[in-house]
Amino acid sequence: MLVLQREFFTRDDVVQIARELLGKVICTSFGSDFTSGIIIETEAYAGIVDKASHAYNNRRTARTEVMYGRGGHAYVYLCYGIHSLFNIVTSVEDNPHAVLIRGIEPLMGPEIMLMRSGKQHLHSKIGIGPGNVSKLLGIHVKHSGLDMCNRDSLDGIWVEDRGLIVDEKEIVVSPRVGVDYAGQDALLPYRFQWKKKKETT
DNA sequence: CAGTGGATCGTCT
DNA sequence: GACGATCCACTGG
Repeated sequence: MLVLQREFFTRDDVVQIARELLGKVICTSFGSDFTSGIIIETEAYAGIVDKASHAYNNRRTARTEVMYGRGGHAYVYLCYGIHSLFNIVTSVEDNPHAVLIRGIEPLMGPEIMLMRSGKQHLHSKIGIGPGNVSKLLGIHVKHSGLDMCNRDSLDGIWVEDRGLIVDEKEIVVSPRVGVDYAGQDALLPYRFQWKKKKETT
């Protein structure tokens, strides 16, 4: 098992990183609560030239400031007043790229996830949707700015490579969700989903 | 099933 | 003062 290091996130190609994050394992440790899940859906947000990005046109505010930092930090923001959406900042300082984590398959800490979600069972779609991802993993806007490569507080968020193999043919590429305002950029193929083939037994 | 609308609040204009 | 990188319950067919 290998915790993804800074070098993974500071690369320049955010679309490639979004693709490579499929099959990796996102882990959180808050207090005594440890949970993790396999990343099965991501979206790339390609910085100041991407109309769908919060950092489009080099817009720099208190909220988006963490995206301008080094890759490997968490960018979490509030959406629709309800949902904390979790992104991983990529690329180098002053190049505000990010990958939105849109779906996980629960791995560790199922009881904790049930508590957080208020659900009775971990049905198959429980981890689909960026709002649900944060809910299951316990990620909150207050965690925005956390370093995912060097723990800088008791709270921890990191990504592990557990050697899961994602076949290229199992990756579904499509336009991003909910970014109609982005004009032509809404059509970019920046959404990646890992759809495992059924075992042929 | 598909379609619709309410929840709810930080952020930016 | 408007609105969103969403979710879910509820409706009707």
